[in-house]
Amino acid sequence: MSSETPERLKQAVEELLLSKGEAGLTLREITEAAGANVAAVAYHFKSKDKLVSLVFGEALDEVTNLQTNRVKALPSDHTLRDLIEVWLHPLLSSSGPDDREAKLWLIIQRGAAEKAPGLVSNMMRAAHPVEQTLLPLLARHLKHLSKDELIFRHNAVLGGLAGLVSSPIGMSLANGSENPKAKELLIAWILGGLEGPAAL
Amino acid sequence: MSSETPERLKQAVEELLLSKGEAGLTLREITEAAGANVAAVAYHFKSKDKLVSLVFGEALDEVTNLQTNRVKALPSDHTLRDLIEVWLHPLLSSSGPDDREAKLWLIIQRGAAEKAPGLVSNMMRAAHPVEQTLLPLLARHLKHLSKDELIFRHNAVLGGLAGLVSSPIGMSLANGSENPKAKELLIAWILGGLEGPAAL
DNA sequence: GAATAAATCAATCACTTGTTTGAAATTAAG
DNA sequence: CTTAATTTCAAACAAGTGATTGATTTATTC
Repeated sequence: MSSETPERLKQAVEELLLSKGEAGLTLREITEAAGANVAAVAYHFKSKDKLVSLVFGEALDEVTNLQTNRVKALPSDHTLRDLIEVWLHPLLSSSGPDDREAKLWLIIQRGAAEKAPGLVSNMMRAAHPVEQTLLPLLARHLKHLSKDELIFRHNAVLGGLAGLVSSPIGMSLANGSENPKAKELLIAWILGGLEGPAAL
Repeated sequence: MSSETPERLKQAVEELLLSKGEAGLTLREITEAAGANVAAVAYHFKSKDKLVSLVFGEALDEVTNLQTNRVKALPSDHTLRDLIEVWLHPLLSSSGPDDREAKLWLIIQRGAAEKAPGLVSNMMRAAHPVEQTLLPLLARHLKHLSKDELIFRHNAVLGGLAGLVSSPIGMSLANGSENPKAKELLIAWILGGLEGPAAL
C-alpha cells in the first residue's frame, strides 16, 4: 500500500494557507500538522515550494472546473444575477467554512492578495478556461460595454473580491450561513458595478 | 548635530515596502539600502517591527490628513464624482509614481492586502477621521441606501481598491500619467457600484 | 521467510533571521 | 584641549529556515 503521507501533507498545507497565508508557512509547521517527519516533504515533493505550488495549482483547477461546469449548465435565458451567483457560488453559498470549494476559494483569493509565487505561477493557465466561458456570457448581459471595459470590470470584480475577502466583510461572508444579508449586499454591489453606465 | 540615519532608515523602509511589501522585508536589506549598520535600527527604533509600524503609521496619518482636507474643501454643491475623485486622488492623479501621496497610498493598500501587522495596528486609529468626514457626504449622494448598506459599499470600494492595486490594472494606474483611460474606467466602475439599486 | 524496495526518522547541514555586545569613532560641552 | 555624550561599527549571538544524510523501520515481491 502506498503511503498516505503526501495526502496528509497537502491537506496540512491547505489548512495552513487558509489560516496564515503563504508568507510564514514553515516546513516544520506543515510536517507537524501532518504528523510527518520534516524529511517527508523533500522525499515526496522534492521541496517545500514545489509542494505549495502543487496545492495552489490543484486548488485552482478544482475551483475553475466547478465554476465552468456551473456556468455551462445555466439555461440560455438566465439573468445576469444568475450568472454572478453561479460564478461566485463558493463565496455566496450558505454552506459555511466546511464547504471544500469555499475553502479553496479563500485560499486562492488570499494567495492572490499576497501575490504568493506558488499561486501566481499557476494563475494564467487556470484562469483561462473560466474567462473563456464566462466573458462571452457576461458580454451578452452587458451590451453597453466595449470589450475593453468589459474585461476591466471583470478584473475589477475579481480584484474587488480579493480585497474584500481579507476584510471583515469577507470574513463574515466566509463564515456563511448566518449572514444571507451580506450575500445580498455583495451581489447588489457587484451588479451595480457591472451594470453601471460605461465610461467610454 | 543629530543623526540623519533614522530618516534614511525610514525612507529605505518606504521604498522596500513599495517594491516588496512587508513580508520578506529583512533588516539587512533595510540597513543596506539606507547605508547604515545593522545595529542602527535597534539603536534608533528599538526593533525592526517598531520601525516598520512607525513608517506605516506615519504614512496613514499623512494620507488621511490630505484626504480629509480635500474632502472638507469641496464646495457644498459637489457631485458624487467630485467626491470620489478627491477621495481617491492619489490613485487617480496623473502625477505618477514620483508623487509622494501616491507612493504612500500604494504602500498602505499593499499592506492592507497582505494584512501587514504593522499596518493593521495603526489602521483603526487612522481610518476614523476619514470615515467621520467621508461617510456623511457619501450619504448625501446615496439616499437610496440604508446606513448599513452605505457602510458596506464604502468598505467594498476600499477592499476593492486593495485588491485592484495589486493587480495589473492597479499597476497601470499607479504608473499614472500615460493612462487617463484607466482612470475613467475605474471611476465609472466605482460610481456604478455605489449608485446601483439597494439590496435591502 | 528471505530479499528487495519504499518510507520514515533523528541528527545535522549551511544559511538567514532579528538582536546584542563592547569597542571605536564622532560630535558636543565645559 | 579634555571630558562626556552620542552615534557607528564589526563581530558574534541564539533561534529559526529549508534541505540532506545515512541508518532504521515498514511494506512489497518473489
